Amino acid sequence: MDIKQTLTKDISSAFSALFSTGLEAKDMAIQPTRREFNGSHTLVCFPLARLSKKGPEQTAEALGSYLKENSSLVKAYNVVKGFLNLELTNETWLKVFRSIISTDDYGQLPTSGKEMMVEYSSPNTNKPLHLGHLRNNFLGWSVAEILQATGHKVHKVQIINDRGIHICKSMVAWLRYGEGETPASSGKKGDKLVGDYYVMFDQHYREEIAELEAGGMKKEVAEKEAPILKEAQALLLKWEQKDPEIYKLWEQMNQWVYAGFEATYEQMGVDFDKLYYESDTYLLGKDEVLKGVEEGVFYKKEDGSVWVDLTDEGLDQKLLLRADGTSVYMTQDIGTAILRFRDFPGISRQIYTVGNEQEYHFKVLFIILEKLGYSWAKECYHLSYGMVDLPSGKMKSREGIVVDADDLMQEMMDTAEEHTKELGKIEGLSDDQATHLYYNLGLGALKYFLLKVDPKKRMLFDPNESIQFQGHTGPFIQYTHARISAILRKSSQLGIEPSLDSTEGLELHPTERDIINTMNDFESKIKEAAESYSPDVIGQYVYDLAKEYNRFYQEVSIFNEENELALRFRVALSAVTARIIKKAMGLLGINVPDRM
RNA sequence: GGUUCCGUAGCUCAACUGGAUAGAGCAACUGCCUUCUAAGCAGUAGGUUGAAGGUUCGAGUCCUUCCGGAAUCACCA
Repeated sequence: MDIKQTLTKDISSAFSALFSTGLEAKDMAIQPTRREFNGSHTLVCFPLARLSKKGPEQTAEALGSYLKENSSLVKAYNVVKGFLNLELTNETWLKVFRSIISTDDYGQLPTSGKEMMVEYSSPNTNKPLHLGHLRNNFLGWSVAEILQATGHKVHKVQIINDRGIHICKSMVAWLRYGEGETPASSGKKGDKLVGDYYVMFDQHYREEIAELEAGGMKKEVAEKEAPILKEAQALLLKWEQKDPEIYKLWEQMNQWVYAGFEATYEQMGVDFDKLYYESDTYLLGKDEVLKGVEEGVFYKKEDGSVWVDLTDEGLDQKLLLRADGTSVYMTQDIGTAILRFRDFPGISRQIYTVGNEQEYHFKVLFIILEKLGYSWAKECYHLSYGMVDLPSGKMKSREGIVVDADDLMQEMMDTAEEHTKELGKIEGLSDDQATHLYYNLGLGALKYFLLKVDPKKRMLFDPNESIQFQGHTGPFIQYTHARISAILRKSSQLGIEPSLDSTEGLELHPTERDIINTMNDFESKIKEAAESYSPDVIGQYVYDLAKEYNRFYQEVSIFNEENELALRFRVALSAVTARIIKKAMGLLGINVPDRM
């Protein structure tokens, strides 16, 4: 049953009975009662005064007294200024709890019939994944899970930016300086190896610019004329012409990167239903752009480059094809979007999980798609999230100021191991179990840290202040689950059934009511998280639930309880709490252990 | 310079979309393990929500101006 809905109905009829005028749900502000007052639900009566033609306090008083007499939910009320605080009956809470416990897979909403696509990750293949990618992957993956929980069919995809000038830079450096190095020959992870050459390219590029400048060339010219850059551009051209040798090298280096990425994804615990490769989609994009030229949507300059004029939309002119005919980022994104809607004609939403530095890009992309006549363009949504900053500012992969994803995950696991051993909690665990636990705790701490913040906001990561395992963290919530698991183990040993066959005369403890109240919010929180694409809503929610459970755990004894009914109820309450924690954390991609 | 976003406790983040005395965690301090896991619980202290105006019963939230910061405006991705 839905408390709020029933309450709304009761208030509405109370209002018309008392003031002989209707009150609609949208005019009612029901909010949680603040901790310092009695009650669980609060009706804000200031806006009602206008309709009741009484003062807010009198209105609240009249409503409260009427509800107490006539609503089956309301046990007591109190009025503080214009706020009507309502206390609900035990039976109401038990009813709510009974309905939750008997709902299979509570937190999974009925199917909506809608189909959506979520893109995330989408790295370039010229450098390894870093902390920013972790936020991206965890966010996109979690949003996909949350959408699934609200009943949508979801496709998780990514576009692998496997072609373009960036990968050519790594290739040039490898050709020049690599001496045939391979992951096998050097023992380096493939993505790391290719990334090293990207950095190397940049170093030599800078050196060449400096040399040219020393020779009297202007900086801007030097930046364009540096031989190593010219080489990279030539390579890109050759690649687009499918030069066999270049193509082979390109495939080779990408394979190294993919192998490296795969290991990283595995560790991150993210997956994809379908991969798109830029090398497969850019030609389609190119065709579309050329078609657009014929239709007069785009225009060609004298040098052969293709542009779109968006000055009518208050934007600029934007390049779609270079003078030498090679594609830019926008070109392939046009192709990719079209291909996706061809592959999945049923999708009603295409979500791009990409950093907010690309807001302009997506604005332009969506306008272009609309100009090209695709009606689904309006279903495209840029899930724009804030950057992860270091104390020194923005991460710069070219300058090596990055937090590497693999390293960070490893550090988290090491820290988890340290903490666990310090606390003496590895007794009775096999090596395998222990390793597994460190993984779950380390990744749990990391994921929770990155997901608990509103995605739209920029966030700070200080590598020197390692991620906590206490307080508002993943491990705190995991710990709560492990605690409950211990209780459930014991209760099953004792043969206690968590049943609710009879709850006659069962008086709930305030902490128990709080827990049920919070449990009752779960599904609306999932909806809220889905509508705003914000896993942090779930993160905050599950933290609150764990916090409330721990309060209960501290104040109320389970196995010393003499009343059989109360004992069984508490075991049941614990079991359901654990279930919700597991489900909610699962939506964030975090595993919860049974012991820790 | 144009556009967009942000500014909340020493630090990292919340605040139910305009509602009560702005909440958590970390750091600091005080209690609580002979009792279901102390990675926990309870408490103390910490704030003129960047500043000034305005809108109204009521503003961290909406409007205006100012200050400070970020992103973007590429034949980069």
